[in-house]
Amino acid sequence: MNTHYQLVTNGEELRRAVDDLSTKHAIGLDTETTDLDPYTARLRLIQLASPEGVRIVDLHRFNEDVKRSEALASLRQMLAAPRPIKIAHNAKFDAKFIKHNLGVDIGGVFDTLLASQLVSAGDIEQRHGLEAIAGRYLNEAVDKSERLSNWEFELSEAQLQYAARDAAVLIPLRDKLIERIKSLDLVQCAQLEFECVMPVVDLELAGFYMKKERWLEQLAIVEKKRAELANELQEMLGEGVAQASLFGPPRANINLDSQPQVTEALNRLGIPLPDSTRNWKLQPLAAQYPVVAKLLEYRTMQKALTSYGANMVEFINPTTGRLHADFRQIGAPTGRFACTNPNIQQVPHAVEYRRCFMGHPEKRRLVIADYSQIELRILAEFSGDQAFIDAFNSGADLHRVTAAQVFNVSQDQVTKEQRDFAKRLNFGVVYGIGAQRFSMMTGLSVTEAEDVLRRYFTTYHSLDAYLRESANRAVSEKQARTASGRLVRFNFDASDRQQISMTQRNGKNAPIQGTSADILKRALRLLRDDLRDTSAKIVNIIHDEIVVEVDESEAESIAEKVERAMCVAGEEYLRTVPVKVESQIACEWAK
DNA sequence: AGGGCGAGCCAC
DNA sequence: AAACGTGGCTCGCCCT
Repeated sequence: MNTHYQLVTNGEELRRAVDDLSTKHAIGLDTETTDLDPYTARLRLIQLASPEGVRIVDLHRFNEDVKRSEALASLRQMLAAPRPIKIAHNAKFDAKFIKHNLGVDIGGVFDTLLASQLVSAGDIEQRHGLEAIAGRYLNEAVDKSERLSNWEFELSEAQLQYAARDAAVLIPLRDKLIERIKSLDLVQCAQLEFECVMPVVDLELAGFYMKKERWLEQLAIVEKKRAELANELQEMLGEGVAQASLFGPPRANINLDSQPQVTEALNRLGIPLPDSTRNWKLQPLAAQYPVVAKLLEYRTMQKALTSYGANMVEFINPTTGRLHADFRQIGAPTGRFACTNPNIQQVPHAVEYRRCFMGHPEKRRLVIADYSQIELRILAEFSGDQAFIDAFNSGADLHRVTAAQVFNVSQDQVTKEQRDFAKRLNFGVVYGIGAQRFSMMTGLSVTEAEDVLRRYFTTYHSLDAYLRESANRAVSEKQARTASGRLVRFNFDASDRQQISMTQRNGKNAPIQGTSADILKRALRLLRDDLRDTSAKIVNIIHDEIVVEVDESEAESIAEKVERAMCVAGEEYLRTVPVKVESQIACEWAK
């Protein structure tokens, strides 16, 4: 099927196109670029679709045109305005290129990717490419074969057809998605997601500065340590092996990263192995067998080296010198973000790693703000449990209060061990923990663990009732909702008891985790206004934490703004429980 | 050679 | 009897 399009190659044509498009309620927006990174690739085409047809703006074709700057100004104005609504598939991508090349934010975003993900409600089986959802909602085939073609030079008719079609299909697609969003009662949640697109664009364009030299220094230390450990380990595992060489001690000469080979070597030494060589299973043996302790130490180094090693440096952008990670806005079914290339949501807490992440230039500071126990506060709100709510309202330390109840002592008698115990208990409950797992985690017998949980839920009685109801509803309704109305569906085999219990745990956890994601996204939206015209840039988000880079002179005032916006966002969803945000100003991302 | 998968481990 | 949720990354291993 052919799509009607007009190629826009000069300022006058662009001005006329923008005049016409500005009268529409919603337009399709797509871009074609020479590659994926806005800092190194070039923006070639901007396609703008109305129901009447598609305008393809070829930015390479009217560079010298005298009307160019005037026409581009009107294009910018239209893109920035809330109307017409700009419909794009993965709007983040197009908005990044447009912001970097034209210096303008996209106003009034409708993202068909996010909409489709919301409608599917976390079904990871579903595909959400434009091709897939056009097929699903419109019964139309969209040929993506030109997507990766060369957009540098003279464009073929097939390329222009493809470009036009991609933009045109967005208009009927939005109509179908709106129907589904309304019938599933997802309007508020969709709004939340769409308003989060530009903050994520800014986050990715800003990037996070990682001091390369410092990272490499740290790496060299770990590498040396790892090599030593590997050597010692080969010797220790090699005892009992026939001497391979006339010189030096016998060596195992095995791949230390291979489970089967390590298992075999440990067996040869007569060590009674558990059913796996997982660290936590080996841990109890470490005190008795030095070789096991050595193995665990080696693994720590190996992990540090491979997951947080030289590969990290490869991600530093040659143009900006910073890490521009890829944030997937709906990364998890619960609505949480996921992050890749690299995943800067999982940088180890150890100060050696965190201190490599800094403001840049080095006069800049980091404002590190995180929600205090946000998931437990959400649980308190949802359950309406008075003891839980009181603990938060009184400003008391919840883990201490819990410990006092569980161990039947007064709050000031609670020891550090008891508080840590209560902390693990509180967090376990959020995830729907059972006595079995809890006993394994704490070293208690199952009977003792059951007893502790019983006492816990006697103290927080409504919490028990709420969690049971959540679990049951997940099974009976096969879905759950977060505070923004986000839908999470559960697909499970009702004849499989393991799947049922998993659904029960998911039913307890998903609304809590998902509401936490709602709150963070709302905070990002609020911060977009509050940080405008300041030196502040959000450089990382980690589920309940926001890291902002800012000029030193503004650090204090920005820290206050960030705290306030995060609290306001939280309190939009939590009415009976106070929201607490803790922030600090630092040169490095270490606390 | 390269994809898929599970184990292991990092974050929240 | 009951195995705490969400991700990503890297590795070895197995398959085609």
